[in-house]
Amino acid sequence: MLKKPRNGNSAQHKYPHVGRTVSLASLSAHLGLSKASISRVLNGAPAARSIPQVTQDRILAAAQALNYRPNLLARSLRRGQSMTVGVLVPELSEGYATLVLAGLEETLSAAGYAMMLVTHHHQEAKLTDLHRIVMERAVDGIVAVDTSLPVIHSTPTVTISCPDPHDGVTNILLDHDRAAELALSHLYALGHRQIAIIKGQPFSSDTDIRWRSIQIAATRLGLSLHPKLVVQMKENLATDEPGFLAAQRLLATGIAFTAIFAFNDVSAIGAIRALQAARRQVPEHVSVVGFDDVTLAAYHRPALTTVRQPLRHMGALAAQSLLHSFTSGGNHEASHSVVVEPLFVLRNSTAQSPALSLQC
Amino acid sequence: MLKKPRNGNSAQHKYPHVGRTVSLASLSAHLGLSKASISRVLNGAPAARSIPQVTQDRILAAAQALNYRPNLLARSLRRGQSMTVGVLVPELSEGYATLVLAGLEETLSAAGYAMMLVTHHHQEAKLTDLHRIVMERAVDGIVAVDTSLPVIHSTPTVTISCPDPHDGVTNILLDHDRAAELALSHLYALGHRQIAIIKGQPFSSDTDIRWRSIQIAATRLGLSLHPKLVVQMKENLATDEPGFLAAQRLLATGIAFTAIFAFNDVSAIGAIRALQAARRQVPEHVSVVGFDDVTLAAYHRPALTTVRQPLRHMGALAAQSLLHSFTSGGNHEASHSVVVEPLFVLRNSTAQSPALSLQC
DNA sequence: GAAGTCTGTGCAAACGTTTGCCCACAGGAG
DNA sequence: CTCCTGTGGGCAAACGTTTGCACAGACTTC
Repeated sequence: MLKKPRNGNSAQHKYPHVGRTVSLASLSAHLGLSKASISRVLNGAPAARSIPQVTQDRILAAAQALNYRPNLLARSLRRGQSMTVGVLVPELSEGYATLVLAGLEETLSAAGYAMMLVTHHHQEAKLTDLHRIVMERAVDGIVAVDTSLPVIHSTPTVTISCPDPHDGVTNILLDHDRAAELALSHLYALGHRQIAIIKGQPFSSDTDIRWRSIQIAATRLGLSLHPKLVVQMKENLATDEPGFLAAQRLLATGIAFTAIFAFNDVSAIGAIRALQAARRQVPEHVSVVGFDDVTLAAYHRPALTTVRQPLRHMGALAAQSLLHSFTSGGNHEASHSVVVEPLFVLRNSTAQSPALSLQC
Repeated sequence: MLKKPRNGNSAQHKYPHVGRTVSLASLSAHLGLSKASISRVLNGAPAARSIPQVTQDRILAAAQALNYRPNLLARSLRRGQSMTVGVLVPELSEGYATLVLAGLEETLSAAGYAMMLVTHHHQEAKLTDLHRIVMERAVDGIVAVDTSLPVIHSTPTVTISCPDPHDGVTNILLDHDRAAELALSHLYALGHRQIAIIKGQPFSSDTDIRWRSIQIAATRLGLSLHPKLVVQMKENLATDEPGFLAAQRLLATGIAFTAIFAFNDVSAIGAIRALQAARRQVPEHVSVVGFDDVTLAAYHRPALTTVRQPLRHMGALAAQSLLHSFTSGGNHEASHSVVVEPLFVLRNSTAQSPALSLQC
């Protein structure tokens, strides 16, 4: 950011043209017109209609020639909107957040908005801190991804996969009931009856709702989930280690199971690693279903059978919703939910239950 | 962003406390002190020393009670610095950009800076456009990742993997000579003599320098690269398709080769897909070396032998360099380069040349 | 000829901070 | 008594825009 030298500053004539910000005032002096007229013309304000074309051309030419750039800080301050939205994200890891961001970015930048990005690593302290930072920067809106917000300010907000929806903020979320049903009924159809579940970490926003959906789907299928075959990941790591450890705990129970439904693709990969280390082949001995369908899933061997979450689309929807609330003047409708549908992706990490062939 | 209702607006007493921005003026009215004193105390300005402790406490308490938040737009406008850096990135895809961003974010946010993120998809028009947008937002600095900048403004800038370094901007880049040597000498030691090369797309900033380094390394090893076994990717896609197509072109030449050195991991994966489709096994028939060591590389089967680029670290270095140039007052030293070292990662996509065993 | 409507433009306030400078007063030194 | 040095704090300008209002002249309408 360039700063025009203070008046008393002698640097002014030492470097006559360096650091010279060209502002409306410069243009005004140069053209002999008022800042007001120039601003109006440059912004195509309605009041500029009464300014003759020749003058308008003169202004535009001068702006071009002097390479005038409006200072968006000043504009934002005056207009009361900054054309910027703050994006809160747990971390910049592979897959999840990245895809959502891509969807957000596309839609927002097409509408002329810029993104201010902050991460909080699921740490409560950082979260309130960063939320404050975003607020102070006077963003026009906030998108919180996979984050449970401590408190909602009056800034328009939309959340993605938020576990505890707040009043007046629209929440984009997956149809978890359908997702669980897709995964479990697939395993059921393959003859699996002893299915283990790897739950997400306590801090992950999808954990609870996904687990509820799994229970519902299991009940509908007449499938009983052995309590000891339901383990939860604890570690706050962006690697496959939590899944690896969870699967090890499953194996340590000594209870037989022929399939695992993992919380996400990365933990599914960790689980497969643990199974292979214990000499159980996937999918021959144990089937594994992942979640999300991040890029990794397709390239892993065995390629992961998984439930795709349309992350990019969810980002785009969030952006649209936010943009809509800008134009519609922030009508505080009650908490609104947008539900998106999952897609089942069949690959090679699932197969017929070995228990089934034994029965034959 | 909240806007205080205009004076003539009757909404003011309709909603007495909603939309009320608490500013220095509010505090001033509330405390009976001037905005100046309040500002000085709140900022711990040196001039605040002469203000008695009891008054200071009163001010701090009031700020707390009324939940005062400084408006960073106003502050930035006045101070001439926005505590924000703009980050230009080709796209938000898996791997490359994400890891760099993570490194940037960590260092910048620790120093109190926020990131403004924009993508340009390697499109020239968008690039100048977005560069302009970033400039207008009065960022204190710019980080351009894998981007060839059309023109440098006076804003402090640091580039990561920039092909054409500009004066006065420090460029963080990989030691490509070393990287090429690591990969090629590994293949050479395994007995490979007919090595095919998949070059990067023309728009990718590392393409040329990497290719030069490969030639140097090949010469040093006494290895001759068959011109027809050097193909270049063209497609602007974030998938493995460009690598797939490139490998198909290699196969179509009919010229024998026992190894491929790919431009990056994703294209290596695409190449492996093409080889397998043509009934050539990896690594038994053909060895493949990737580049970057994105997360994908470790999970792919066969796991990729690759050259790791310390992307996260490069991001952190860029941030540090930028922060340094802020404090040291932007001394325009000549174009400065920071070179980081690659790390060879041996996995399962490379093996002894089949030509070698034939010779035995 | 008076009244109204355009046309073309400028003044100045406002957005919320920060900061250079000034002032008033109290107390001590000379 | 005068001079000087803190102490405690306020005034107002400045950052660069945007915009409500005013205004002067020209032209039309009655």
